[in-house]
Amino acid sequence: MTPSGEARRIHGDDLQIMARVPLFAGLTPEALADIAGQSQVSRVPRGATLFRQGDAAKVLHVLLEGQVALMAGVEGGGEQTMLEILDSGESFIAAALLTGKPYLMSAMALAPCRLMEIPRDALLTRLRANPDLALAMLASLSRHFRLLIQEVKDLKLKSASQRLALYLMGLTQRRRGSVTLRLPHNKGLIAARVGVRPETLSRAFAHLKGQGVGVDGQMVTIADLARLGRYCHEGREIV
Amino acid sequence: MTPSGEARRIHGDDLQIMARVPLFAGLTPEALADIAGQSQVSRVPRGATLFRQGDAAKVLHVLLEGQVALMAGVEGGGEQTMLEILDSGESFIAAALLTGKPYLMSAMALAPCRLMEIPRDALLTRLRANPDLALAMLASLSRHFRLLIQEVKDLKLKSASQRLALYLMGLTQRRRGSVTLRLPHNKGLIAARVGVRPETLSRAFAHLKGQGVGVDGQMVTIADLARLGRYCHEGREIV
DNA sequence: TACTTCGATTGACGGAAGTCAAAGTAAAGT
DNA sequence: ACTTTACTTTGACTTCCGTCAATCGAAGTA
Repeated sequence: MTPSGEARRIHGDDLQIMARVPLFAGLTPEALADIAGQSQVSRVPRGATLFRQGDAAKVLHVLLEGQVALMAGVEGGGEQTMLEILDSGESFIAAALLTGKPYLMSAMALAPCRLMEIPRDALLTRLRANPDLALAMLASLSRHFRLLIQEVKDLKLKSASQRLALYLMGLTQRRRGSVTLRLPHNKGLIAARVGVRPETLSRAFAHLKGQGVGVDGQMVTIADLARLGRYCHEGREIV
Repeated sequence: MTPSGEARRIHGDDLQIMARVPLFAGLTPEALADIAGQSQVSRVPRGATLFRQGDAAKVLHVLLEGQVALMAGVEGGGEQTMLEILDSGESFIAAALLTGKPYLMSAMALAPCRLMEIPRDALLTRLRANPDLALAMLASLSRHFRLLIQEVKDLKLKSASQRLALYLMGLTQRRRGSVTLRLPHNKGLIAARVGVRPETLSRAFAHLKGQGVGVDGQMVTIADLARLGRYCHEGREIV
């Protein structure tokens, strides 16, 4: 803890968080402080929109605290899908920033959030100067890329119930035995995440009863994780 | 043309191609030659598999000549989707290479190909040493990332006919008036690309007749590109 | 307690796309 | 030319999921 006033102390905590963000992994404390010095920290309430699909990307957001959903939809209509949920300590995806093109998604705060905003120019300058940062960003982008590839594959090749099962398995580290876990969102959001309507989610949960999945409100019990994992990777025919 | 033997002349041509690959955009001729010097050039016949989903990524492929499909499927079964088609002068996606994890897709040569293979270590070394290369790779990855985002959105929000229309519009630069174009693949491959079965593709083509799209073998005529574009962006209800 | 509201579930129905099977067509080999 | 093969289309049927509507329950409010 630095011998300083309130504003700096908060900044010190933020550096702690930054250091754990994969995007900044391996950076020296000086490099972290340098970037932080160029950035602003802002707070937004639950439900706020950080940016909208079509906006120009001017800053890279880093989620210090809170939770954000990345949504996309057809321009006119209300039809929307959720593409990703970001949690504390994750950076937003820099693709729009790096291509200089408008966002393809909108970002909505699912909880009160504290965000670091790194200006585009500052980031690009430091990417050029600091190979470690560039490599870390390549790694981060690659990781998200692979998540997205997996998402496309799942959308094309798996049923709604299988995608739900995959989502549930993603909520725990364990791969065997049984678990009880709490759903991190209401079911409407989970439905959007899985890529189905809320009604279909209900039916998918009912369907998964046959695979040892029980639901009671927010609580979900999985009797046999290994079995559910097998179910996820079955071809479509064997339901 | 350099005053040299056969092997070197081919290499000189390859440098020309490399210079046009987006991934290497802006690199100095020296940097290009440096990378080329570390790499091998290989040829594969049509139908060959370059790597399989699950393989470890040891080299970055750059497609000097030919065409490659990136496919993914469920492990056991034969169900497959195509995620992307790469053409001459495009680099493969470095995500697997950079994360050090196995490929999520398989690569199949759709035509006889000539490929440059850049070893992983050589690439990583140069990424660290050359910020321009790192930035170019970030840009390339970002571009592919955004294509993929768009793909997820289309899969979730558009009908099969709309996705086919989008695919057709992607085959031409023009956005208005009428065009006649030749399909670059057989319809089975196009079906996989659009994300439907061949039977459904036939029906989607039949459906698009109502939007001024005519098909005769490999030749497709679009009477009014602007109209087809509007059709692509309609909400689902207005079909 | 009663009332409203929102989220979640259930049922009935329809439509889009997959599946299976067959026929038609084009391309390639002999 | 004829056969063989692969590709494409068409038809009948099924399945999954979305839509619409009604119901139910929980949380908050008057």
